[in-house]
Amino acid sequence: MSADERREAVLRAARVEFGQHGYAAATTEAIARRVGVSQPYLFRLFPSKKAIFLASIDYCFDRLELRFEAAADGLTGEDALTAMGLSYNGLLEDRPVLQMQLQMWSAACHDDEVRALARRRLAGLWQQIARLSGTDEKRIMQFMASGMLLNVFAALELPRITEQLGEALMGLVDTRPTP
Amino acid sequence: MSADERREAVLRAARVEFGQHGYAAATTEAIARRVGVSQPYLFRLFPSKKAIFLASIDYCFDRLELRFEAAADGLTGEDALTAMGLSYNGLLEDRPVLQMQLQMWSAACHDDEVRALARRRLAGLWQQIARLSGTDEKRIMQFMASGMLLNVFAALELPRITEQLGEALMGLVDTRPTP
DNA sequence: CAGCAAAGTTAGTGACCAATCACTAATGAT
DNA sequence: ATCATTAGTGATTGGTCACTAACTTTGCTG
Repeated sequence: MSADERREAVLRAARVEFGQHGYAAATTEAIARRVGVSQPYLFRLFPSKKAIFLASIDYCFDRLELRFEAAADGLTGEDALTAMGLSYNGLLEDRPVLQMQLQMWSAACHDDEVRALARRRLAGLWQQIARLSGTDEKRIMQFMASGMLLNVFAALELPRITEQLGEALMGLVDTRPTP
Repeated sequence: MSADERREAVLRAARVEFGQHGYAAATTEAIARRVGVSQPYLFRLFPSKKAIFLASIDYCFDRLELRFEAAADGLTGEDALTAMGLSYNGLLEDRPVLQMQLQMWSAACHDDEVRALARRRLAGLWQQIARLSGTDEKRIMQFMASGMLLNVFAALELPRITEQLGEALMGLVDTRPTP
C-alpha cells in the first residue's frame, strides 16, 4: 500500500480513536493497531501525534463540507438549510465524526494550533452555509447552535432523543431523514 | 484549614485545570500546585483523579443551577428565559466554567461514569429551566442549543463575537455581527 | 503539658506512552 | 543482476503521571 493510502487509513482510524478518547488519552499505539501497522511507522507518515490530530480535523471538515454541498445542491434559503440539517442528522450514525468534533472544541481550549485551525474551519463552514442557504446571520447561528446540541446528545448516547431533537430544532414535522 | 475547606479549594482549582486541559491532560500535580498543597495530599481528600473530576462536574452544575434560580426569581415565560440567558452570558467571564462543561461532554464520550453523571445533571438542568420558565420544549431546546454554541465560542476565544451571539440568540437585539 | 487525631509532607514505584534508531523486505528502473 | 527507493518492524528510551507508604507537623483538649 502506498504511503498516501496509508495516511488516509490512518486518518480514518485516528478520527475514531481521537473521537472516543480525546486527543490526550488517545494513543498512537491504538491508532496503529486499528490501521494494522506498527506504531513507529505512524511517525514516518506524520511528524507527530498532533499532526495526526490536526489532519483528522481537516479530514472531518472536508467531509462535512462535501456533504453539505451535496445536500443543498439546487436548493436555496430555508430549503437548503433543512436539507443540510437532515444531512447532519444523518451523520449521527457516524458517531466518530461527531465525537471528533466535540474533542476538537475541547482541545482548542488549551492548544493554540488546534484553536487556530478550529476557528478557520468553523469560519469556512459558516461561510459555506451562508453561501448555500442565503439566509440571515441569526438563522445560521440557530442552525449552528442546533448542530452543537446534536453533538452533545451524541456524546451522551441519546440517539432517540437526538432524532426528536433534530426534528424539533429543524422545525420539521414528521419527516424521515434518509440522506 | 479543614479537610472540607480544602476539598472545596481543590474543586475550584480542578475546575480550572480540567477546563483548560481536559480530563486526561490535566495533572493532579498542577491542581495541587494551584491549591497550594502537595500532590499526594489530594489523594487523602479524594480517592482518585476521576473522583475529583466527577465532583467538579457536580460543583459546576450546582453553581449554574443556583445562578439560574436567582436570575429567574419572580419571572416566568420568556422573561425568565431571557434573564437566565443573560445570566449565562455573564458567566462567559468565568471561562473556566464554560470550558469545564465542554470538557465534560468530551469525557462523556468514553467514560461511563462521566456520561451517566452528565446525563443526570443535564436532565436536571433541563427540568429546572422548564420549571422556571414554563415555556414549551422546543423553546427550551433552542435555549440549550444556544448555550452549547456559546461554549464553543468560548473555547475558540471569540469573546466579542460571543457577546453579539448571545444577544442574537436570545433575540434581544437584531445586531449584524460579522464573524 | 501530654497525648492524640487530623493535616500535611517527602520519597518513591510501576505503568504507560510518544518518539527515535537501526534494521529488513519488497519493488522497480537501468 | 544491481542499485536505489519505498514500505515497514522490533527494541528501546526518556519522560510523565497517578497513586502509595511512611513519616512529620500542628492544633486541640482533658
